[in-house]
Amino acid sequence: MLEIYNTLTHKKEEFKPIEAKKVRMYVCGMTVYDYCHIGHARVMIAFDVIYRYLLHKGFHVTYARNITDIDDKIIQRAIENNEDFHDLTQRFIDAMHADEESLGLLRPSMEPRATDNIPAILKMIQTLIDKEYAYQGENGDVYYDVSKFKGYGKLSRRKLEDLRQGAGDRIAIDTAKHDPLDFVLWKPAKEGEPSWDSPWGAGRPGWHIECSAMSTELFGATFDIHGGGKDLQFPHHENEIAQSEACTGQHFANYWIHNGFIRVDNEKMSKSLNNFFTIREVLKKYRGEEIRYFMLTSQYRSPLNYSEEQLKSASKALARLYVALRGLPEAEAIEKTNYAFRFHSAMHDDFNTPEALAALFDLSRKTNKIHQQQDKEAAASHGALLKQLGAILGILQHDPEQWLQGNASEEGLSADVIEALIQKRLDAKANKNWMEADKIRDDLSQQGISLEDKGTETIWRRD
RNA sequence: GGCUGAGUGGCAGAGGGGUCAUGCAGCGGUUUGCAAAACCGUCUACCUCGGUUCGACUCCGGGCUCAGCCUCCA
Repeated sequence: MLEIYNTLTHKKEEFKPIEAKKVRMYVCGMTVYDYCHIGHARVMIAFDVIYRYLLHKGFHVTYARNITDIDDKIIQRAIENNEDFHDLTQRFIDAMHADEESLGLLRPSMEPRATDNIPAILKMIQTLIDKEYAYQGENGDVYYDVSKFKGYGKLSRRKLEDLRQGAGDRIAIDTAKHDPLDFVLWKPAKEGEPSWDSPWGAGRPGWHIECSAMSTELFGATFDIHGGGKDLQFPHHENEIAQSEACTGQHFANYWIHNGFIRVDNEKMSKSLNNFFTIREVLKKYRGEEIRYFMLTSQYRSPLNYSEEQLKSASKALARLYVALRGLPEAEAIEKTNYAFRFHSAMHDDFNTPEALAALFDLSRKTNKIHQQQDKEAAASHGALLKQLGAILGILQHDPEQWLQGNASEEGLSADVIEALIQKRLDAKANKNWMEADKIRDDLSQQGISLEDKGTETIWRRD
Protein backbone atom coordinates (compact mmCIF):
# COMPACT_ATOMS: atom_id res chain seq x y z
CA MET A 1 0.00 0.00 0.00
CA LEU A 2 1.48 3.29 -1.14
CA GLU A 3 1.15 6.03 1.43
CA ILE A 4 1.67 9.68 0.65
CA TYR A 5 1.86 12.55 3.09
CA ASN A 6 -0.91 14.92 2.13
CA THR A 7 -0.35 18.54 3.13
CA LEU A 8 -4.09 19.12 2.96
CA THR A 9 -4.83 16.65 5.75
CA HIS A 10 -1.42 16.65 7.46
CA LYS A 11 -1.42 12.89 7.37
CA LYS A 12 -0.01 10.02 5.43
CA GLU A 13 -2.83 8.59 3.37
CA GLU A 14 -3.20 5.59 1.17
CA PHE A 15 -2.86 6.72 -2.41
CA LYS A 16 -6.01 6.04 -4.40
CA PRO A 17 -6.13 7.56 -7.85
CA ILE A 18 -9.43 8.79 -9.24
CA GLU A 19 -9.23 6.34 -12.11
CA ALA A 20 -7.66 2.95 -11.53
CA LYS A 21 -4.09 2.76 -12.84
CA LYS A 22 -4.13 6.40 -13.94
CA VAL A 23 -2.45 9.29 -12.21
CA ARG A 24 -2.69 12.94 -13.10
CA MET A 25 0.05 14.93 -11.42
CA TYR A 26 0.63 18.67 -11.71
CA VAL A 27 3.77 20.24 -10.30
CA CYS A 28 4.56 23.94 -10.14
CA GLY A 29 7.71 24.48 -12.10
CA MET A 30 10.06 27.34 -12.64
CA THR A 31 9.78 30.99 -13.48
CA VAL A 32 12.31 31.24 -16.24
CA TYR A 33 14.31 34.44 -15.88
CA ASP A 34 17.57 32.95 -14.60
CA TYR A 35 19.50 29.70 -14.25
CA CYS A 36 18.05 27.05 -11.97
CA HIS A 37 19.74 26.62 -8.63
CA ILE A 38 20.21 23.60 -6.42
CA GLY A 39 16.94 24.33 -4.67
CA HIS A 40 15.15 23.92 -7.99
CA ALA A 41 17.06 20.69 -8.47
CA ARG A 42 15.45 19.40 -5.31
CA VAL A 43 11.92 19.82 -6.68
CA MET A 44 12.94 18.39 -10.01
CA ILE A 45 14.50 15.33 -8.44
CA ALA A 46 11.88 14.82 -5.73
CA PHE A 47 9.09 14.71 -8.27
CA ASP A 48 11.16 12.78 -10.78
CA VAL A 49 11.52 10.01 -8.20
CA ILE A 50 7.81 10.14 -7.41
CA TYR A 51 7.07 10.01 -11.13
CA ARG A 52 9.43 7.08 -11.63
CA TYR A 53 8.00 5.21 -8.71
CA LEU A 54 4.41 5.64 -9.88
CA LEU A 55 5.44 4.46 -13.33
CA HIS A 56 7.19 1.50 -11.77
CA LYS A 57 4.00 0.67 -9.90
CA GLY A 58 2.30 0.37 -13.26
CA PHE A 59 0.36 3.60 -13.24
CA HIS A 60 -0.20 5.48 -16.43
CA VAL A 61 1.03 8.85 -15.24
CA THR A 62 0.40 12.16 -16.88
CA TYR A 63 2.93 14.47 -15.32
CA ALA A 64 2.56 18.16 -16.08
CA ARG A 65 5.05 20.70 -14.84
CA ASN A 66 4.32 24.24 -15.85
CA ILE A 67 6.66 26.95 -16.98
CA THR A 68 5.93 30.48 -15.86
CA ASP A 69 7.13 32.50 -18.79
CA ILE A 70 5.54 35.85 -18.05
CA ASP A 71 5.74 37.81 -14.80
CA ASP A 72 7.20 40.98 -13.32
CA LYS A 73 10.69 39.62 -12.86
CA ILE A 74 10.82 38.37 -16.42
CA ILE A 75 9.71 41.73 -17.73
CA GLN A 76 12.23 43.54 -15.58
CA ARG A 77 15.08 41.24 -16.59
CA ALA A 78 14.18 41.59 -20.26
CA ILE A 79 14.30 45.38 -19.92
CA GLU A 80 17.67 45.20 -18.15
CA ASN A 81 19.02 42.97 -20.90
CA ASN A 82 17.36 45.02 -23.56
CA GLU A 83 15.97 41.90 -25.15
CA ASP A 84 12.57 40.55 -26.08
CA PHE A 85 11.09 38.63 -23.15
CA HIS A 86 10.44 35.63 -25.40
CA ASP A 87 14.12 35.38 -26.20
CA LEU A 88 14.95 35.62 -22.53
CA THR A 89 12.54 32.93 -21.42
CA GLN A 90 13.45 30.59 -24.25
CA ARG A 91 17.10 30.86 -23.33
CA PHE A 92 16.43 29.87 -19.75
CA ILE A 93 14.00 27.15 -20.72
CA ASP A 94 16.74 25.62 -22.86
CA ALA A 95 19.20 25.98 -20.01
CA MET A 96 16.73 24.35 -17.64
CA HIS A 97 16.27 21.41 -19.97
CA ALA A 98 20.02 20.97 -20.24
CA ASP A 99 20.32 21.00 -16.45
CA GLU A 100 17.55 18.44 -16.17
CA GLU A 101 19.28 16.17 -18.58
CA SER A 102 22.46 16.37 -16.54
CA LEU A 103 20.50 15.38 -13.46
CA GLY A 104 19.03 12.41 -15.31
CA LEU A 105 15.44 13.58 -15.18
CA LEU A 106 12.66 12.02 -17.15
CA ARG A 107 10.91 14.75 -19.05
CA PRO A 108 7.41 15.51 -17.76
CA SER A 109 4.60 14.42 -20.06
CA MET A 110 3.89 18.06 -20.71
CA GLU A 111 5.25 21.47 -19.83
CA PRO A 112 2.44 23.95 -20.31
CA ARG A 113 3.48 27.59 -20.54
CA ALA A 114 1.45 30.50 -19.29
CA THR A 115 1.76 32.44 -22.53
CA ASP A 116 0.42 29.50 -24.55
CA ASN A 117 -2.68 29.29 -22.39
CA ILE A 118 -4.01 32.82 -22.27
CA PRO A 119 -7.48 31.80 -23.58
CA ALA A 120 -7.93 29.27 -20.74
CA ILE A 121 -6.80 31.89 -18.26
CA LEU A 122 -9.21 34.50 -19.63
CA LYS A 123 -12.02 31.97 -19.52
CA MET A 124 -11.39 31.20 -15.87
CA ILE A 125 -11.17 34.85 -14.88
CA GLN A 126 -14.43 35.53 -16.67
CA THR A 127 -16.14 32.68 -14.84
CA LEU A 128 -14.85 34.00 -11.53
CA ILE A 129 -16.21 37.45 -12.33
CA ASP A 130 -19.54 35.99 -13.45
CA LYS A 131 -19.78 34.06 -10.21
CA GLU A 132 -18.82 37.21 -8.31
CA TYR A 133 -15.63 35.79 -6.90
CA ALA A 134 -13.65 38.47 -8.70
CA TYR A 135 -13.92 42.15 -9.44
CA GLN A 136 -12.05 44.84 -11.30
CA GLY A 137 -10.50 47.53 -9.12
CA GLU A 138 -10.35 51.21 -9.95
CA ASN A 139 -6.74 50.85 -11.06
CA GLY A 140 -7.78 48.29 -13.67
CA ASP A 141 -6.44 45.22 -11.84
CA VAL A 142 -8.78 42.29 -11.62
CA TYR A 143 -8.76 40.82 -8.12
CA TYR A 144 -9.93 37.64 -6.53
CA ASP A 145 -12.25 38.38 -3.62
CA VAL A 146 -10.87 36.19 -0.87
CA SER A 147 -13.76 36.80 1.51
CA LYS A 148 -16.16 35.12 -0.94
CA PHE A 149 -14.42 31.77 -0.79
CA LYS A 150 -15.42 29.77 2.25
CA GLY A 151 -12.49 27.42 2.40
CA TYR A 152 -9.77 30.04 2.12
CA GLY A 153 -6.80 28.98 4.25
CA LYS A 154 -7.62 25.29 4.40
CA LEU A 155 -4.36 24.13 2.88
CA SER A 156 -2.02 26.30 4.91
CA ARG A 157 -4.20 26.25 8.03
CA ARG A 158 -4.67 29.95 8.29
CA LYS A 159 -7.54 32.09 9.40
CA LEU A 160 -8.44 35.17 7.44
CA GLU A 161 -8.22 37.37 10.55
CA ASP A 162 -4.68 36.19 11.30
CA LEU A 163 -3.65 36.79 7.75
CA ARG A 164 -5.12 40.26 7.72
CA GLN A 165 -3.31 41.09 10.90
CA GLY A 166 -0.04 39.92 9.41
CA ALA A 167 -0.79 41.70 6.16
CA GLY A 168 -1.57 44.97 7.88
CA ASP A 169 1.97 45.87 8.79
CA ARG A 170 3.63 44.35 5.80
CA ILE A 171 1.62 45.14 2.74
CA ALA A 172 1.04 48.73 1.78
CA ILE A 173 -2.68 49.13 1.73
CA ASP A 174 -3.81 49.07 -1.83
CA THR A 175 -6.99 51.05 -2.02
CA ALA A 176 -8.07 49.36 -5.20
CA LYS A 177 -8.49 46.10 -3.28
CA HIS A 178 -11.57 45.39 -1.17
CA ASP A 179 -9.37 43.45 1.19
CA PRO A 180 -5.59 43.44 1.54
CA LEU A 181 -5.63 39.68 1.02
CA ASP A 182 -7.27 39.88 -2.39
CA PHE A 183 -4.85 38.92 -5.10
CA VAL A 184 -4.38 39.81 -8.74
CA LEU A 185 -5.88 37.75 -11.53
CA TRP A 186 -5.19 40.16 -14.34
CA LYS A 187 -2.91 43.12 -14.45
CA PRO A 188 -3.12 45.92 -17.03
CA ALA A 189 0.04 46.47 -19.01
CA LYS A 190 2.09 49.60 -18.66
CA GLU A 191 3.47 51.30 -21.72
CA GLY A 192 5.72 48.94 -23.64
CA GLU A 193 5.06 45.86 -21.52
CA PRO A 194 4.05 42.56 -23.08
CA SER A 195 0.29 42.23 -23.10
CA TRP A 196 -2.70 40.26 -24.32
CA ASP A 197 -6.14 41.63 -25.07
CA SER A 198 -8.88 40.97 -22.59
CA PRO A 199 -12.31 42.24 -21.61
CA TRP A 200 -10.54 44.15 -18.80
CA GLY A 201 -7.99 45.79 -21.02
CA ALA A 202 -4.68 44.71 -22.45
CA GLY A 203 -2.54 43.10 -19.78
CA ARG A 204 -1.09 39.94 -18.38
CA PRO A 205 -2.23 37.23 -15.98
CA GLY A 206 -1.37 37.19 -12.31
CA TRP A 207 0.85 34.40 -11.17
CA HIS A 208 -1.64 32.14 -9.42
CA ILE A 209 -4.26 31.97 -12.14
CA GLU A 210 -2.06 30.24 -14.71
CA CYS A 211 -1.72 27.09 -12.62
CA SER A 212 -5.42 26.91 -11.87
CA ALA A 213 -6.35 27.48 -15.48
CA MET A 214 -3.82 25.11 -16.98
CA SER A 215 -4.29 22.25 -14.53
CA THR A 216 -8.06 22.45 -14.85
CA GLU A 217 -7.80 22.68 -18.63
CA LEU A 218 -5.49 19.66 -18.84
CA PHE A 219 -6.88 17.45 -16.10
CA GLY A 220 -10.42 18.61 -15.39
CA ALA A 221 -11.81 20.02 -12.16
CA THR A 222 -10.41 17.30 -9.91
CA PHE A 223 -7.12 15.49 -10.30
CA ASP A 224 -4.82 13.33 -8.22
CA ILE A 225 -1.61 15.04 -7.21
CA HIS A 226 -0.54 18.63 -7.02
CA GLY A 227 3.00 19.36 -5.96
CA GLY A 228 5.68 21.96 -5.53
CA GLY A 229 8.08 23.49 -3.06
CA LYS A 230 7.01 24.05 0.52
CA ASP A 231 7.08 27.80 0.06
CA LEU A 232 4.29 27.59 -2.51
CA GLN A 233 1.85 26.30 0.07
CA PHE A 234 0.92 29.85 0.88
CA PRO A 235 -0.15 31.88 -0.89
CA HIS A 236 0.26 30.22 -4.27
CA HIS A 237 -1.43 26.89 -3.68
CA GLU A 238 -4.00 28.34 -1.35
CA ASN A 239 -4.94 30.78 -4.09
CA GLU A 240 -5.05 28.05 -6.68
CA ILE A 241 -7.56 26.16 -4.59
CA ALA A 242 -9.64 29.29 -4.14
CA GLN A 243 -9.65 30.03 -7.87
CA SER A 244 -10.27 26.52 -9.10
CA GLU A 245 -12.85 25.46 -6.58
CA ALA A 246 -14.76 28.71 -6.93
CA CYS A 247 -14.69 28.30 -10.69
CA THR A 248 -15.65 24.65 -11.00
CA GLY A 249 -17.57 24.22 -7.77
CA GLN A 250 -15.67 20.99 -7.28
CA HIS A 251 -12.84 19.70 -5.17
CA PHE A 252 -9.47 20.56 -6.72
CA ALA A 253 -6.45 18.28 -6.14
CA ASN A 254 -6.72 15.20 -3.91
CA TYR A 255 -3.12 14.92 -2.72
CA TRP A 256 -0.86 17.88 -2.08
CA ILE A 257 2.83 17.10 -1.98
CA HIS A 258 5.40 19.69 -0.88
CA ASN A 259 9.13 19.21 -0.82
CA GLY A 260 11.45 20.73 1.78
CA PHE A 261 14.16 23.28 1.09
CA ILE A 262 17.81 23.15 0.43
CA ARG A 263 19.63 25.16 3.03
CA VAL A 264 22.98 26.81 3.16
CA ASP A 265 24.44 27.36 6.61
CA ASN A 266 21.10 26.45 8.08
CA GLU A 267 19.25 29.05 6.03
CA LYS A 268 16.92 28.56 3.13
CA MET A 269 18.67 28.81 -0.21
CA SER A 270 17.00 31.55 -2.18
CA LYS A 271 17.49 34.23 -4.72
CA SER A 272 16.76 37.03 -2.29
CA LEU A 273 19.31 35.84 0.26
CA ASN A 274 21.78 35.44 -2.57
CA ASN A 275 23.10 32.24 -1.02
CA PHE A 276 22.32 29.99 -3.94
CA PHE A 277 24.44 27.79 -6.16
CA THR A 278 23.24 27.18 -9.68
CA ILE A 279 22.97 23.63 -10.93
CA ARG A 280 25.51 24.28 -13.66
CA GLU A 281 27.96 25.68 -11.14
CA VAL A 282 27.78 22.52 -9.04
CA LEU A 283 27.96 20.35 -12.15
CA LYS A 284 31.48 21.61 -12.73
CA LYS A 285 32.60 19.70 -9.66
CA TYR A 286 30.08 16.92 -9.29
CA ARG A 287 28.24 14.77 -11.74
CA GLY A 288 24.48 14.96 -12.06
CA GLU A 289 24.01 11.53 -10.58
CA GLU A 290 26.12 12.52 -7.58
CA ILE A 291 23.89 15.53 -7.04
CA ARG A 292 20.84 13.33 -7.41
CA TYR A 293 22.23 10.82 -4.92
CA PHE A 294 22.91 13.66 -2.49
CA MET A 295 19.26 14.71 -2.74
CA LEU A 296 18.09 11.15 -2.13
CA THR A 297 19.98 10.90 1.15
CA SER A 298 17.22 12.85 2.83
CA GLN A 299 13.48 12.33 2.70
CA TYR A 300 11.91 14.78 0.27
CA ARG A 301 9.98 16.70 2.94
CA SER A 302 13.00 17.29 5.18
CA PRO A 303 15.27 20.24 4.86
CA LEU A 304 18.62 19.37 3.34
CA ASN A 305 21.78 21.27 4.04
CA TYR A 306 23.97 21.91 1.03
CA SER A 307 27.66 21.45 1.67
CA GLU A 308 30.72 20.48 -0.24
CA GLU A 309 31.50 17.89 2.41
CA GLN A 310 28.15 16.17 1.91
CA LEU A 311 28.54 16.13 -1.84
CA LYS A 312 31.93 14.49 -1.48
CA SER A 313 30.45 11.94 0.86
CA ALA A 314 27.62 11.35 -1.62
CA SER A 315 30.10 10.84 -4.42
CA LYS A 316 31.96 8.19 -2.44
CA ALA A 317 28.82 6.42 -1.32
CA LEU A 318 27.57 6.24 -4.89
CA ALA A 319 30.93 4.88 -6.03
CA ARG A 320 30.55 2.12 -3.48
CA LEU A 321 27.35 0.99 -5.18
CA TYR A 322 29.00 1.11 -8.57
CA VAL A 323 31.94 -0.93 -7.29
CA ALA A 324 29.50 -3.67 -6.34
CA LEU A 325 28.22 -3.74 -9.93
CA ARG A 326 31.68 -3.86 -11.44
CA GLY A 327 32.71 -6.91 -13.38
CA LEU A 328 29.35 -8.63 -13.25
CA PRO A 329 27.83 -10.16 -16.38
CA GLU A 330 24.29 -9.34 -17.48
CA ALA A 331 21.76 -11.42 -15.62
CA GLU A 332 18.16 -11.71 -14.58
CA ALA A 333 17.51 -9.97 -11.30
CA ILE A 334 17.02 -12.26 -8.38
CA GLU A 335 13.41 -12.23 -7.20
CA LYS A 336 11.71 -12.27 -3.85
CA THR A 337 14.52 -10.96 -1.72
CA ASN A 338 14.31 -9.08 1.54
CA TYR A 339 16.27 -6.31 -0.12
CA ALA A 340 13.60 -5.60 -2.70
CA PHE A 341 10.91 -5.96 -0.09
CA ARG A 342 12.61 -3.48 2.17
CA PHE A 343 13.23 -1.11 -0.71
CA HIS A 344 9.59 -1.09 -1.69
CA SER A 345 8.35 -0.84 1.88
CA ALA A 346 10.49 2.26 2.23
CA MET A 347 9.18 3.78 -1.01
CA HIS A 348 5.63 2.96 -0.01
CA ASP A 349 6.16 4.97 3.12
CA ASP A 350 5.93 8.40 1.52
CA PHE A 351 8.93 7.80 -0.74
CA ASN A 352 11.45 7.24 2.01
CA THR A 353 14.54 7.29 -0.18
CA PRO A 354 17.15 7.22 2.64
CA GLU A 355 15.67 3.98 3.87
CA ALA A 356 15.46 2.65 0.31
CA LEU A 357 19.14 3.48 -0.17
CA ALA A 358 20.00 1.64 3.05
CA ALA A 359 18.47 -1.47 1.47
CA LEU A 360 20.62 -0.92 -1.61
CA PHE A 361 23.78 -0.77 0.49
CA ASP A 362 22.90 -4.00 2.25
CA LEU A 363 22.23 -5.54 -1.13
CA SER A 364 25.56 -4.32 -2.45
CA ARG A 365 27.35 -5.84 0.52
CA LYS A 366 25.65 -9.14 -0.17
CA THR A 367 26.59 -8.88 -3.83
CA ASN A 368 30.23 -8.22 -2.98
CA LYS A 369 30.31 -11.12 -0.59
CA ILE A 370 28.92 -13.57 -3.09
CA HIS A 371 31.22 -12.18 -5.75
CA GLN A 372 34.18 -12.72 -3.45
CA GLN A 373 33.06 -16.30 -2.94
CA GLN A 374 33.43 -16.76 -6.67
CA ASP A 375 29.75 -17.40 -7.31
CA LYS A 376 29.62 -15.08 -10.26
CA GLU A 377 26.18 -16.12 -11.39
CA ALA A 378 24.54 -15.46 -8.04
CA ALA A 379 26.48 -12.23 -7.70
CA ALA A 380 25.28 -11.15 -11.14
CA SER A 381 21.63 -11.74 -10.29
CA HIS A 382 22.03 -9.75 -7.09
CA GLY A 383 23.79 -7.02 -9.01
CA ALA A 384 21.00 -7.01 -11.55
CA LEU A 385 18.51 -6.41 -8.76
CA LEU A 386 20.65 -3.59 -7.44
CA LYS A 387 20.64 -1.98 -10.85
CA GLN A 388 16.93 -2.53 -11.29
CA LEU A 389 16.08 -0.91 -7.96
CA GLY A 390 18.57 1.85 -8.70
CA ALA A 391 16.66 2.64 -11.88
CA ILE A 392 13.59 3.49 -9.82
CA LEU A 393 15.64 6.19 -8.12
CA GLY A 394 17.32 7.19 -11.35
CA ILE A 395 20.78 5.98 -10.34
CA LEU A 396 23.23 3.18 -11.19
CA GLN A 397 22.40 2.99 -14.89
CA HIS A 398 25.87 3.87 -16.17
CA ASP A 399 28.44 1.27 -17.04
CA PRO A 400 30.21 0.80 -13.68
CA GLU A 401 33.70 0.80 -15.12
CA GLN A 402 33.06 3.96 -17.10
CA TRP A 403 31.45 5.63 -14.14
CA LEU A 404 34.36 4.89 -11.85
CA GLN A 405 36.91 5.97 -14.42
CA GLY A 406 35.17 9.29 -15.02
CA ASN A 407 34.66 12.46 -13.03
CA ALA A 408 32.84 15.75 -13.35
CA SER A 409 35.63 17.85 -14.78
CA GLU A 410 36.99 15.20 -17.15
CA GLU A 411 40.41 16.56 -16.46
CA GLY A 412 43.56 14.68 -15.62
CA LEU A 413 45.51 11.92 -17.30
CA SER A 414 43.95 10.26 -20.30
CA ALA A 415 42.89 6.65 -20.12
CA ASP A 416 45.62 5.72 -22.63
CA VAL A 417 48.36 7.19 -20.50
CA ILE A 418 46.99 5.50 -17.42
CA GLU A 419 46.75 2.12 -19.15
CA ALA A 420 50.32 2.46 -20.40
CA LEU A 421 51.59 3.20 -16.90
CA ILE A 422 49.63 0.27 -15.54
CA GLN A 423 51.28 -2.01 -18.07
CA LYS A 424 54.66 -0.65 -17.11
CA ARG A 425 53.85 -1.37 -13.49
CA LEU A 426 52.68 -4.88 -14.29
CA ASP A 427 56.03 -5.53 -15.96
CA ALA A 428 57.84 -4.21 -12.93
CA LYS A 429 55.72 -6.39 -10.71
CA ALA A 430 56.48 -9.42 -12.84
CA ASN A 431 60.14 -8.73 -12.19
CA LYS A 432 59.42 -8.23 -8.51
CA ASN A 433 60.66 -4.70 -8.90
CA TRP A 434 58.45 -3.44 -6.10
CA MET A 435 60.13 -0.04 -5.83
CA GLU A 436 59.33 0.78 -9.44
CA ALA A 437 55.82 -0.65 -9.21
CA ASP A 438 55.02 1.30 -6.07
CA LYS A 439 56.42 4.50 -7.49
CA ILE A 440 54.11 4.29 -10.48
CA ARG A 441 51.19 3.61 -8.20
CA ASP A 442 52.08 6.51 -5.91
CA ASP A 443 52.52 8.87 -8.82
CA LEU A 444 49.13 7.94 -10.20
CA SER A 445 47.61 8.30 -6.78
CA GLN A 446 48.97 11.85 -6.66
CA GLN A 447 46.97 12.53 -9.80
CA GLY A 448 43.78 11.13 -8.34
CA ILE A 449 44.01 7.69 -9.90
CA SER A 450 43.61 4.63 -7.67
CA LEU A 451 44.81 1.24 -8.76
CA GLU A 452 43.36 -2.05 -7.65
CA ASP A 453 45.16 -5.30 -8.35
CA LYS A 454 42.79 -8.10 -9.21
CA GLY A 455 44.74 -11.32 -9.70
CA THR A 456 46.81 -10.81 -12.79
CA GLU A 457 45.11 -7.63 -13.92
CA THR A 458 44.98 -4.15 -12.54
CA ILE A 459 41.92 -1.94 -12.72
CA TRP A 460 41.79 1.76 -12.04
CA ARG A 461 39.43 4.52 -11.09
CA ARG A 462 39.39 8.22 -10.48
CA ASP A 463 38.86 9.33 -6.89
C1' G B 1 2.68 38.00 17.13
C1' G B 2 -0.11 33.78 14.23
C1' C B 3 0.55 29.03 11.80
C1' U B 4 3.79 24.72 10.36
C1' G B 5 7.84 21.49 11.10
C1' A B 6 12.34 19.90 13.47
C1' G B 7 16.13 18.77 17.54
C1' U B 8 19.63 11.29 16.90
C1' G B 9 26.64 9.15 17.42
C1' G B 10 32.76 13.22 14.42
C1' C B 11 29.51 14.55 9.88
C1' A B 12 24.96 13.35 7.09
C1' G B 13 20.50 10.83 7.83
C1' A B 14 16.40 6.78 8.76
C1' G B 15 13.71 4.48 12.48
C1' G B 16 10.53 2.43 15.90
C1' G B 17 7.87 1.31 23.15
C1' G B 18 12.07 -3.59 25.01
C1' U B 19 17.56 -7.11 19.56
C1' C B 20 21.17 -4.25 13.49
C1' A B 21 19.50 1.52 10.20
C1' U B 22 22.56 3.10 6.29
C1' G B 23 26.55 6.18 4.14
C1' C B 24 31.10 9.16 4.92
C1' A B 25 35.11 9.45 8.48
C1' G B 26 38.02 6.66 12.70
C1' C B 27 40.00 2.13 14.88
C1' G B 28 41.25 -3.47 14.80
C1' G B 29 41.38 -7.82 11.67
C1' U B 30 41.02 -11.07 6.93
C1' U B 31 43.11 -10.47 2.10
C1' U B 32 47.60 -8.35 -0.56
C1' G B 33 54.75 -8.52 -2.22
C1' C B 34 53.04 -3.78 -0.02
C1' A B 35 48.59 -1.27 -1.08
C1' A B 36 43.65 -0.35 -2.84
C1' A B 37 38.85 -2.34 -3.16
C1' A B 38 36.00 -5.89 -0.71
C1' C B 39 34.69 -8.67 3.64
C1' C B 40 34.51 -9.30 9.20
C1' G B 41 34.59 -6.76 13.83
C1' U B 42 34.42 -2.11 16.58
C1' C B 43 34.08 3.07 19.20
C1' U B 44 31.26 7.68 19.52
C1' A B 45 23.71 8.77 19.88
C1' C B 46 18.89 10.03 20.56
C1' C B 47 18.00 18.93 23.40
C1' U B 48 15.78 19.54 28.52
C1' C B 49 12.31 18.79 32.60
C1' G B 50 8.06 16.19 34.11
C1' G B 51 4.16 12.29 33.09
C1' U B 52 2.18 7.43 31.18
C1' U B 53 4.50 2.39 31.24
C1' C B 54 7.28 -3.48 33.98
C1' G B 55 10.25 -0.64 30.30
C1' A B 56 10.77 5.51 26.26
C1' C B 57 15.45 8.32 22.39
C1' U B 58 10.47 6.33 20.52
C1' C B 59 3.75 8.11 23.40
C1' C B 60 1.74 12.73 26.30
C1' G B 61 2.62 17.73 28.53
C1' G B 62 5.88 22.10 29.76
C1' G B 63 10.50 24.47 28.55
C1' C B 64 14.78 25.68 25.49
C1' U B 65 16.89 26.01 20.59
C1' C B 66 16.54 26.01 15.27
C1' A B 67 14.18 26.37 10.48
C1' G B 68 10.01 27.67 7.21
C1' C B 69 5.47 30.38 5.89
C1' C B 70 2.56 34.87 7.00
C1' U B 71 6.05 39.66 1.00
C1' C B 72 8.65 37.33 -4.82
C1' C B 73 10.52 32.47 -3.94
C1' A B 74 11.11 25.30 -5.51
